[in-house]
Amino acid sequence: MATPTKNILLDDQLCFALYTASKRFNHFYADALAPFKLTYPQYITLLALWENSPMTVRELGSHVNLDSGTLTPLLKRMQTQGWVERKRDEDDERQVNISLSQKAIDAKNDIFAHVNSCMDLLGMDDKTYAETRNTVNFASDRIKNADPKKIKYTGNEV
Amino acid sequence: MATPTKNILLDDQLCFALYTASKRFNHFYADALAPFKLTYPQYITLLALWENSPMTVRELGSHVNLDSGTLTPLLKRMQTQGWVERKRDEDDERQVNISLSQKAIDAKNDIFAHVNSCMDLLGMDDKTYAETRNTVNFASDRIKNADPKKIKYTGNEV
DNA sequence: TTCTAGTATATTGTACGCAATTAATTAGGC
DNA sequence: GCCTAATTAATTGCGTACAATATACTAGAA
Repeated sequence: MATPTKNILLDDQLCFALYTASKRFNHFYADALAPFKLTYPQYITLLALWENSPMTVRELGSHVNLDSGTLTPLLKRMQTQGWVERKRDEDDERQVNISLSQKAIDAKNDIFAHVNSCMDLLGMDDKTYAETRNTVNFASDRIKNADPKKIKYTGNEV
Repeated sequence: MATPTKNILLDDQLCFALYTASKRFNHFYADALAPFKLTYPQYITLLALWENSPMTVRELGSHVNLDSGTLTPLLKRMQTQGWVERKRDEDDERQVNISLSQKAIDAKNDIFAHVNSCMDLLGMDDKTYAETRNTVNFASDRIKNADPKKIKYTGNEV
């Protein structure tokens, strides 16, 4: 008799817990950022730029973990809304420099204050919040370093 | 002088940790499920159906946390690939019953075996895995129950 | 200098994810 | 039985995500 295969239940899966939590946070931020007409990926793009502006699309992408296929249209929308400016580099015309607009610089404090108020609703103290984040990041590193392409599929063809 | 606003750094954010981990898991499963030509949302749909089939679109959506706007086209693709069958209910024609195809029933064991092999790459023992999942689910519940719409924005207009 | 390999961004195509709307159907009150 | 409210999917529109490809440009080798 063959070795019995370990069962997989949806609600036991770490991936599903992360997938669900991430979507819920997205929804949370959709409401929290509504006064500013920002989406969550747009917000983290601003977070990265508030820490360091200007950046090239590539540098920005390495911070938020998004490639040009996502960032190019996203940044164009943000440019239309007046959050960022896009300027092709004069020395190296392959690069596009993304910088904060005055509107984004001015709004930073109001956005931080409002988002912080919303975050208070979570009812997580700083220690719990940090521990949760560290736990997630620990798992995240493990996932990042695992490469399922190494596992050859030996079952029946589908 | 106004109260200084607490700073928000991208890499300190729990939301960003979850967002990143979720995307990495998506990539992980894209590779793990490649032999079966399944995407991650299609996989969790199968997981739900393996536990309970048939289900209406609504029931299925309540398990995987997706609405008809996502599920209808996803299920049509899965029907085309031969994973599921879609049949409008005879008693209540508003409902569509989704059931596993024979192919999906037959492939279950091979998929579980291969996914389990890939999961071993994470190098997380059962206890660590469960604790991590529980931590994520704890935060997930907090996020679910927080409603930022309750917080009135009092800053400057954007 | 000219060729070539490499780099940076943009584009294309496919698949989600979800709010809002529509269409079809059912069920409850009278 | 008839009207209305509620329910269930499907559709539409917009915004991600990302692999694969295309395009433009740079820099180094011969």
